[in-house]
Amino acid sequence: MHKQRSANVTIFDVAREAGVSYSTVSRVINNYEFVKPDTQEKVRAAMEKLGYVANLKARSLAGGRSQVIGLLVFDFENSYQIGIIKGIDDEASALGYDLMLATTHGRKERSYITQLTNGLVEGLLILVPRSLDAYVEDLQKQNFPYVLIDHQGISAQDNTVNAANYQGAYDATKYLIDLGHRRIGMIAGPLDNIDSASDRLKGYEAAIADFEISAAEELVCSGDYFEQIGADCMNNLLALSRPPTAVFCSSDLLAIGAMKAISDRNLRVPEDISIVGFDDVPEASYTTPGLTTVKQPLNEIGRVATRVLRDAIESHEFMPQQIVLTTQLVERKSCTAPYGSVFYDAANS
Amino acid sequence: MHKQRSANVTIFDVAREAGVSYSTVSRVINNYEFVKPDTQEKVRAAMEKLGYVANLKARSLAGGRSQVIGLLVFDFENSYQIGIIKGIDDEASALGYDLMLATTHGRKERSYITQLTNGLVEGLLILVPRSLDAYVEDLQKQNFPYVLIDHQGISAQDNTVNAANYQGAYDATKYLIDLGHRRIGMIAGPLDNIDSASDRLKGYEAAIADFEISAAEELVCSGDYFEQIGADCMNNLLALSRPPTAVFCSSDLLAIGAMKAISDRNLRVPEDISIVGFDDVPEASYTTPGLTTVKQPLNEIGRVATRVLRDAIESHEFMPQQIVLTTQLVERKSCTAPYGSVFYDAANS
DNA sequence: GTGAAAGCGCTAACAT
DNA sequence: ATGTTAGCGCTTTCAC
Repeated sequence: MHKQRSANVTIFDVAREAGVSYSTVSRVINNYEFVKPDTQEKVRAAMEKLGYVANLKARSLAGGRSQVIGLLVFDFENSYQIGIIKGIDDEASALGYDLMLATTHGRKERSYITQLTNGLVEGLLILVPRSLDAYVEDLQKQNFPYVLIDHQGISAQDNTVNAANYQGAYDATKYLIDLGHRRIGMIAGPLDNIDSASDRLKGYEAAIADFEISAAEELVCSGDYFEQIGADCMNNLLALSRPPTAVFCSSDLLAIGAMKAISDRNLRVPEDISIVGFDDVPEASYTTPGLTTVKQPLNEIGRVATRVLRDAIESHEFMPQQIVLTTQLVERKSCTAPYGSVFYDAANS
Repeated sequence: MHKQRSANVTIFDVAREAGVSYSTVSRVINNYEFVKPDTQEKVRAAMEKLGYVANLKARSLAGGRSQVIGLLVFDFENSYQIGIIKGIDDEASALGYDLMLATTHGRKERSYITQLTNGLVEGLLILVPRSLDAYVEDLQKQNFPYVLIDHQGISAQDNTVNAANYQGAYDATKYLIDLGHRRIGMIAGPLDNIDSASDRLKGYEAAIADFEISAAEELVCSGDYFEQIGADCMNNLLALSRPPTAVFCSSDLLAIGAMKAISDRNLRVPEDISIVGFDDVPEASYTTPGLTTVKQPLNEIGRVATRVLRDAIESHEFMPQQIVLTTQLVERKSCTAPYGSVFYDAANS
């Protein structure tokens, strides 16, 4: 059965114990400077003795700080998000903030967000890799602090932090070109509504153009970021009269799907087809062969975003920031020169 | 710069708009029964028109419900936790609760927990796979609703939800025995402080005993649940004068590490050594060969735990519950009969 | 049925 | 340097 919870000790109890008024107690809690050291001492002793712990709700209701930030995520399906969340969690904790986790769940987000911003939370980290909903405009109008992660934003007023999607894709493509590949496909991800995917495609296209490699529309395939699409796209590519000898995939999951499709056809990675992924999620090192991929600094993205949000919350002359973090090519075993590929002649004909 | 946030619309604004007192508004918000339908209508219209959203802090300060539950996790290192968290998130959302995410970060947990329980949160889900800290006793003394996930608890007062660790391990071991293995090793995980690990070991030992297989202390190796230990333990097992022909690993990560160690020695899974894991995290299907493993119903664990917590919070005649969810062996490609193994003769000598 | 009034625990002027 | 007072937005008696 539900028994009564023991009564909480309040600021008032502490005040009586210490023999001061409760506003004095509030002052020492908030490190107000002009409190006599003895008094502070007495108050702290009383707090210690009674096991006082502040009531956050009351505190922030009264106009103080709640020290909690909201983290809005779309879902937990994609493990690259986990890396970012971990970074956020670490940094928030280091900065003295708590985290309120909000998953969109496709519900009526707007009033839900309002609820959060309307009290519980001092700022919002938004990790929703798709087109932004109307609530972001609300936030902007209200000057409510927020930062967009893995999203370009809708205006220069937005705080954003992204990986260098364009450059990372460019580097990956150039890496394949340097290896000797001249016919390079791309499995491009969700081009319709996700910035990162189109930026990566642009990087690929730029490298293709810069090095005067033959481009072809048939070499680019798109869909979402997940494994199944990776396999489907790879099958399309393989069905071409001149299949590519290398494929750059816009995510690791896409790459994993592609590798499965290749091995299902009894072809080999990297001998017949070289594969490069994007993200460097943990799964990338479990594949056979290990996946060469463009590493996003997932953890760092989370940490930086959290710091930006903190600044937006706490600083009075804060200017919006758009931050881009560099990526890095991680070489594992999924790429090699094309000369031994069954597709090599066809590719060069 | 930091502009003023626009003022929130309060219950008071709604009252004026609707031409009623604000206590009436509160009544319709809380679905109090004796409010005239017309009045309700007027109030709802006003709320709609003004875009009113309740202020959770104020509401719960005043004695109402906050509808948020806390989720205490140790860290995000292990992806089996992600599956559980996802289940929690889904169910909480379905039940109308929000989630406050708290990572322990090894900080002074006790006062931190107090802070949560002391206001923000109506109940606590605890996913801390190690020895419980003193705060759990505090919770119990205070009759604060909580449920322990993946932990046996310290008394019959605890609510717990666990996978069938003992039975799952027994089944896995029996599966290996049925395949013909007679010398089966175990990489047992963190035996010192984690219930799940010792339960799995007991399941393994029971199967070994039931089928009168030769047991040997040298065949059991322990450490933590992670990949490196898996590799280290496997190397120890391989260095034995009579290595096992099959190894049951207490986690998938351990199994993945073990498989790496095996392939580093140019031995083959499953031909030379069969491997079974535990958890069925996503990584288990990315390995080559695919990992045969004991599937924990991760999602379901999270969902069930959330429902138990809800009951503990909302029901007045709630009795503590200890729930065990069944596991299931997922066959992939990492096991076979031992007869082709280089260790087969040695194992049977 | 509905309004008035008293807090919930705290912060932030305003006094002194 | 510290006490007094008025809320923050809401729920909940207690009246009428």
